[in-house]
Amino acid sequence: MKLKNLARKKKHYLDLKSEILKIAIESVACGIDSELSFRKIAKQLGVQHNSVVHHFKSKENLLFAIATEGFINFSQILKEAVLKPKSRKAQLVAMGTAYLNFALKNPGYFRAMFGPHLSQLKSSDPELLTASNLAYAALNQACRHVVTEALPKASDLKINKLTQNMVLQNWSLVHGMAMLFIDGPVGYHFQHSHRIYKNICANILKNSVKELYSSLAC
Amino acid sequence: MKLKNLARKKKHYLDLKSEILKIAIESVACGIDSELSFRKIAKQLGVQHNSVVHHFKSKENLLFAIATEGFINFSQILKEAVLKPKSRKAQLVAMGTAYLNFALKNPGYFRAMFGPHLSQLKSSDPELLTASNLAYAALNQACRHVVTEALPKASDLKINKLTQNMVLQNWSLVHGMAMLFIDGPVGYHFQHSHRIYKNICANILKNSVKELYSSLAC
DNA sequence: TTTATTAATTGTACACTGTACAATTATAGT
DNA sequence: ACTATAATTGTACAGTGTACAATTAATAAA
Repeated sequence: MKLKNLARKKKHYLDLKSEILKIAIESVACGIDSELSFRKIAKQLGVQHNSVVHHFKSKENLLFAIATEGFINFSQILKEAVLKPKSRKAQLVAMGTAYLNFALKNPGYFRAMFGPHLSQLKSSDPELLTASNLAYAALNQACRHVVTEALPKASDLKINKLTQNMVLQNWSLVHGMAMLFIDGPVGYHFQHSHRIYKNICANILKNSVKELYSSLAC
Repeated sequence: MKLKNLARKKKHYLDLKSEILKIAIESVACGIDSELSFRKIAKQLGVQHNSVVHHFKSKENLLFAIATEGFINFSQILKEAVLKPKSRKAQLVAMGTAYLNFALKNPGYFRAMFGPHLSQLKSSDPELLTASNLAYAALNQACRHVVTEALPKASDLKINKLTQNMVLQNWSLVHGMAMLFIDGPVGYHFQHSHRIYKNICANILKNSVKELYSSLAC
């Protein structure tokens, strides 16, 4: 009887919170129409709107929760992308293409993760912060591997600096490719399909990494 | 007397519309708190809120107007950046740094110009479209100059393709740098000031253009 | 088991928002 | 001067997020 009560409560609590998040993510992921609201979610779940407010105290927090979920998936994908290729360069390229693929496939997630004013407020949500750090760590590690492979005898300080530069360059390149296609006018100026766009970007990324690598050797 | 009436009307009409836009831009440009609303603008101007609605029929249109204004300034800056340097490569680099400078200096403009769902709807606002095309044309031309300088004998088709690739690479790189700093977690991971960040980015951009140029020669 | 505490849900209210439409006022052209 | 047109106002409506007390369900303690 106690177990039953416990189960019922657990069901209520967990289900509602996770179902709210689930709906919110679905509603946001589809893209275009991101006018998600507490009240609509509540209506969709057949509960009072205050109920959903209760679990995510503010709308900001709900967005943070979406972004956190996004970063967790994202970092997982980035880590997996590295597993197949053997060379460090190829790993970095694979990670970049995975980055782009994720963005094109989940523009809603991506906007929630990198949307305006998110980074400034991130420090107020430790879960989001750690999730975001997971993704960053993956990228940083991949770049560090490339650098240490190219310059095995370099000092830590030099490696750190070169790694940081490499992170910034690759991250910017891929992030820009993603953002310009998702929200930017690239889809208008280059009238490519996702597939073709991804191919073009993959080539650019590959060349960029290659040239960056060879410039390290100097 | 007629002139007076005309002046008075002109004053009313032009002043209100442009002052609304001015306030909206100021309100958005400062960044962080972009919760601009018709009613707040109206209160700030001492008019009824319906009055400001009248000039920009919907909030979307107001955002379009802001973005249009942004693209006009932006394209002007990009074009001016090209004037000083003599070499084609240096011109492209200068344009890239101007791009980044603009973004860091006017994050609000930048968000309005490249914000979510803007490109999909842009076709409904011809003014915004042409303003945006001005900026794109500037970047495209700079890249084309670099390509034709490197490969003077290439066919138009090849030049077009190479130009497009170059546009995409440079645009993505610079756009990513801008976005990651404005809204992304770069400000968190790399704790640099604007000045230092811009220096680092300038170096990356310079190297990227250089390498891209030398790879064209092959 | 009964009771007390705590968490989840509801009810109600408030201050906002954008949008719509009729009424009013000021301006422009004839 | 008169009329047609544009700018402004007044009022209303359906949403929104947030806040707080009231109510209900679930847990822990007696």
